Amino acid sequence: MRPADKSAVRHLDLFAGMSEEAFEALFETAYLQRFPQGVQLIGEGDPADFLHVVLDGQVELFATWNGRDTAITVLRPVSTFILAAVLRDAVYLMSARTLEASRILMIPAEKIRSVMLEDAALAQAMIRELATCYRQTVMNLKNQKLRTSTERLANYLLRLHQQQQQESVTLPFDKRTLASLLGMTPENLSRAFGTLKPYGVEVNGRDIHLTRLDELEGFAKADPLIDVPTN
Amino acid sequence: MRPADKSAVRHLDLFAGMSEEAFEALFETAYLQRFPQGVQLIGEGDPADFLHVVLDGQVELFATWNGRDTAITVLRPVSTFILAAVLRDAVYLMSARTLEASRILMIPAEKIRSVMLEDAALAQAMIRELATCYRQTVMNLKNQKLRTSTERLANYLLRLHQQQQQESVTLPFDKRTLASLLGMTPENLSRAFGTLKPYGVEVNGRDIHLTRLDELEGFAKADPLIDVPTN
DNA sequence: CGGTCATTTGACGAGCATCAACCCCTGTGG
DNA sequence: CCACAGGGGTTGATGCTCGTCAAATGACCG
Repeated sequence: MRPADKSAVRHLDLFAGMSEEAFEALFETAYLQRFPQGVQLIGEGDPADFLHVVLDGQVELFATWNGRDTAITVLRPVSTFILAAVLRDAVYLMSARTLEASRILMIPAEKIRSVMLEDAALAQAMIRELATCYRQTVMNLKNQKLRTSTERLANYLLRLHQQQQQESVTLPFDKRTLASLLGMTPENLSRAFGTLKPYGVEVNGRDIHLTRLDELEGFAKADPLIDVPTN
Repeated sequence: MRPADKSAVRHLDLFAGMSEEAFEALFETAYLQRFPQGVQLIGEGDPADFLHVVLDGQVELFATWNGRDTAITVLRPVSTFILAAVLRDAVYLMSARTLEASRILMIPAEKIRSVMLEDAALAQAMIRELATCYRQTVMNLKNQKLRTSTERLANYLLRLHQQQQQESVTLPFDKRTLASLLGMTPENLSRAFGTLKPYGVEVNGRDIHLTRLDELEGFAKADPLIDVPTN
């Protein structure tokens, strides 16, 4: 690992509070690796050998059952993934693949668990991270159970708009992935965009113009207890 | 709090490893309270003032949006609820109500946060608890996104059977609540039971006979990465 | 016996998936 | 330079899944 990378990692929320010794112990066995687009990093059911941290790029977490699959979330820098499996020394509940070329930091699971017992600051950071992931998943579940697919799309677009702070928002990945994330088929996503046209949603490939924001907001009924602030 | 109760609480996974002083500090301000059936304990959006622990009875966590509501999970003794909100000093994402008369232990959130900083064993127990809740919610989400309602019902019945270890299983709450938990309407639940009749599911009020277990299993396609072991 | 409530049943329509065809853009190879 | 193949996206036709509304049934309780 290059010094610049190491310094960046050192200042991540998750590791910033650690003692120097604990940090060194954790990182003498860590890998920093580049992956091209479309690589599967981990698979559902595999034992959790490494804690992964996305430093650059985009990673999709997805799950499979009976031939179907669905995206659970998409991670952007800087986020860890599947901390819970690492901490519980269990198997992964989700698979991960890169959506674009990415740099991933990999820390041996065993090392995480042992250092966490020694370093209280790391333990506290883990608690914060876990609690955040947990809450986001609850919001995700509420989104799925309480809203129709078109309502989910409308709220997704509004969140995107809030982050990007422009009149024209750009989808961060292809519509296929977006459909899966929102829990619908690509065909249905197309039609949902059509349904939102009267609310000022104009689609141009990945660029979406939101004229008439207020009307869209009226339709979407955004709720801070469902719509995740991050991502 | 009576001595017997205090001893029971002392031996919960969450508190068993704590030092005597830390435990005392935590409990000098805790309440143990009885609630009748049908009482709303906390509401979505309220600030998290107390960590709640179900010692007896049954508590439903549910969420609301735009006039609709849905059950997220049902807690049985002994479980905490909404630890994440307490730890993050945030608002609750879910509401809670008793499904039957219940005894609930309430610990001031501020106390939890401060003691957790001092007592490493408590911090570690929190990490385990949070990781478990997080993983259960991910499974819940996969269940919703990857399965039809009838598939969810079939798998639910098989899990009940596994826990109760009898030919005839008993639903732990009314069908209305079950329908909400499984993400469907009561009417639809009725029909789903009908659909499962050819697979040996015979309904008699809350008692369900599962003749032809193998056929039901063939339909359900249970998966340890979706079907939560507990509850 | 009458009332209330949970559950069931039927009829209907909305939401959504599936399959197939088509469009458009891009990259490839003759 | 053009023909062609491939992939992402859209559109249309069709039917299953599921929610909604209304009414009936049945069980329990006062």
